[in-house]
Order: sequence, then structure tokens, then C-alpha cells
Amino acid sequence: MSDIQAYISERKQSDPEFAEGYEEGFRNFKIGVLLKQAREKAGLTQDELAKELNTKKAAVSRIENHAEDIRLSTLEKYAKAFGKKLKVELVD
Amino acid sequence: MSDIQAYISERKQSDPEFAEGYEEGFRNFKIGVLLKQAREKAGLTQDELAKELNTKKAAVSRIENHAEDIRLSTLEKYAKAFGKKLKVELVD
DNA sequence: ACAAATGTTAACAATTATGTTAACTTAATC
DNA sequence: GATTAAGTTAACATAATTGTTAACATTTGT
Repeated sequence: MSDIQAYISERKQSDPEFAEGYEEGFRNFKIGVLLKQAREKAGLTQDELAKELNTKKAAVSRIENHAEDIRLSTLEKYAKAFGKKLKVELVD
Repeated sequence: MSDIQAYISERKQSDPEFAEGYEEGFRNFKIGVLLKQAREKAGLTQDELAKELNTKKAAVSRIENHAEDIRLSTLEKYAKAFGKKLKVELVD
């Protein structure tokens, strides 16, 4: 079982509203989880990451949890802060 | 030589301003080219694609040529119209 | 060369992400 | 249980994408 799936199972139990809207918001959620896990693997707190991105921890939290959508440039800033690159593809 | 590289060489000659700003705007440009080529492979005109996306051909042209940034949801709408899925990854 | 289809650009309106602050919650350590 | 670090959420301000219209350019076909 992948990290993301484990996280989803866990959160579905502690957050009923999340379990509800899971399917509709699947993509955005995944992006948030992706970013959260990348941040944790990089050993950064939201506040530390926020400072690298010239923003605030509230914005980081929002993106990891609530954000409806996100700009490519924002995703890239995150990737850069983690020492990674963003890869975007169209697949069949 | 890839399709994208061929396109870039061609356009650098006919569009000096493009050749100038090429390095800085590389990502956004590539996205535009990516979407344009996907649209052409799908055999759609900008106007036809625009109708599928409930928008206008002017918006399609802008994204293929001038857009500074783009939302993930917009990219996904495009992908869907081409019968593709969007894949986003963080790579080393 | 003309006409029709397709693509481009500018300007403005509308919508939405992001920045920011402040109050609150949760977790961990003492 | 008090204190501190970390995370969450709401509210509002700001900035940027996207929608829309209209005029113009380019291409394609006849």
C-alpha cells in the first residue's frame, strides 16, 4: 500500500467530510498530499517552507489541505524548494 | 529532432522577440507548444476546442502563445478534451 | 485575387489563487 | 497542566488567470 493510500484511509476515518467529497476533489487533494509528503521528506516545517517561498505558513497549510486549484508556477516553486523539478505530461 | 525542438527553431527565426525571451519563459512556452501540438494531433481547430471547453478561441490562442502561467484545472480540461490525462510529478 | 476559415492580439470584466494577519487547535516537552 | 512549536482556519486584500468581445492578420482553397 502506497504512502498516499495509507494517508487517505487514515484521514477518511478521522475526517468524515473528507471521505464525503473524496471523489470530486480527488486531484486537488492528491496534489496537496503530494506536496505535504514532499515537505515532510525534506524535513521542513510549514513555517520553514513558507520562508523559502516568501510566503506564510497559512498559505502552505491551505494548499496542503483546502486549495481548490493551483498554478503551475506555484507547484514549481514548491518543487524547487524541495530540490526537485516539476514534470508535466499528457498521457493516454 | 523532436517536434517541439523543430517548432522552436522555426519560430526563433520568424519571431525575434520569441528568440529573446526564450530562456526565461521556457516552461510556459513549452506548455503552450505542448497544448498546441496536442490540439493539432487531435485534429481540432482553436474554435472547436474552445467550444468543448466552454470558452473562446481567443483564450485558446492566448494560452498557446502568450500565457504567463496556467492553472492545473485548466491543463486538465485541455487534457480531457484531447482524451488524455494529466500527469504531474516531482522528479529529482 | 477573392472569400472563407482559422489564428492572433488588445482591452476590459469576471473569477480565482495567493498574500497576509490573527485567533484557534493540536502535539510535544517540561 | 503550562508552555512552546507546529498546524489549521477564517477573513480580507491583492494579484493573476481566465472569460469575453471585437478588430485585425494569416492561411487555405477556389
